[in-house]
Amino acid sequence: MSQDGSGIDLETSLGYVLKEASSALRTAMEAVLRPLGMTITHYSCLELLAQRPGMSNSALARGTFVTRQSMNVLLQTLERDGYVTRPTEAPVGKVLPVQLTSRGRRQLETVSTAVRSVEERMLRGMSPDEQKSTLKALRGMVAALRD
Amino acid sequence: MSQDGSGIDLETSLGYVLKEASSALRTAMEAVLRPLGMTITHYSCLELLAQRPGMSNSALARGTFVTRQSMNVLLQTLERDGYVTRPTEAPVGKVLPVQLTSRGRRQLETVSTAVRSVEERMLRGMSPDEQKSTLKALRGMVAALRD
DNA sequence: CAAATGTCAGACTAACTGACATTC
DNA sequence: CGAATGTCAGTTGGTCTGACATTT
Repeated sequence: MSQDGSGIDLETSLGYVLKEASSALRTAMEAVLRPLGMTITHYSCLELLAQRPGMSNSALARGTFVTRQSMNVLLQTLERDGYVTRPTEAPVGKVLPVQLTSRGRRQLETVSTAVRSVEERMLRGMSPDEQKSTLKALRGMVAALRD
Repeated sequence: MSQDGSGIDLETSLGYVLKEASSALRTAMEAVLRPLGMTITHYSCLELLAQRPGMSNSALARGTFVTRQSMNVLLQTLERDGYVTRPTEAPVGKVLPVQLTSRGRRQLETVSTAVRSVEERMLRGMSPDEQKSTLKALRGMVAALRD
């Protein structure tokens, strides 16, 4: 596992397993997204827009847990790349509803496939039962940490 | 859950659960570490040193999956804060063995407790069986993603 | 020499905070 | 008015690559 022949039993340290799992996941996802020119936040944003077309910048920011300023920058790059569109004028108030373009939908398709490959790698070597409990565990974790 | 009353069933998208789990974990850990003036990489570094005193900069870099340049910067701050020490001259070759100070050990203790609190929050509301399978799942994930 | 190490320097990226105008 | 929104601007923090000297 490690080049210098460690074989440390850090697996016994529960907190450490947490950290490892989190960064292994993140690293793996970043690795498959980078060649597609996207970050995890890009992906989150496209996914949210697919589920709820017309979300505003601020709403997307809340949904992906970044500031509205950061989301604004992100939307500008997505717009530049032709993945989303925003009206030049607000139909009502200041809110500019964001829409996926067909190019954006195709990109999301591609990106989702890439993310799914990470999932497959993660689940490979587990029995169907183990897979089921892993996914259940992930959902439980997310729910428990979101309070 | 969300301020604008979404209640999106993104849980159905498997890839999205992955992303959520990863960032929820990371965010939660960062949140408890920040008040202690530490990042996740700081924590990893201290933990590694506790398990294997005298590791070199380059070895620590490999163990935490960053470059040796990045680890060097990190060690400088840990040294400035009195958590680790390095000899001014290499006892052999260029390798400077890093050691936790007693202050460093105390800090690790504090930090570990904080990380454990995240774990408790994550597992709260699960049955002992579910907890067991969650931790097993995490270990399986890490192992599967590290190829 | 080839490989590994420590370290300085510069660059980049993705997020942040601050500030302001606009709209309901 | 107060709250939310969009956006411009500047800043920070963590990491990276490049380069060089040192040592086995």
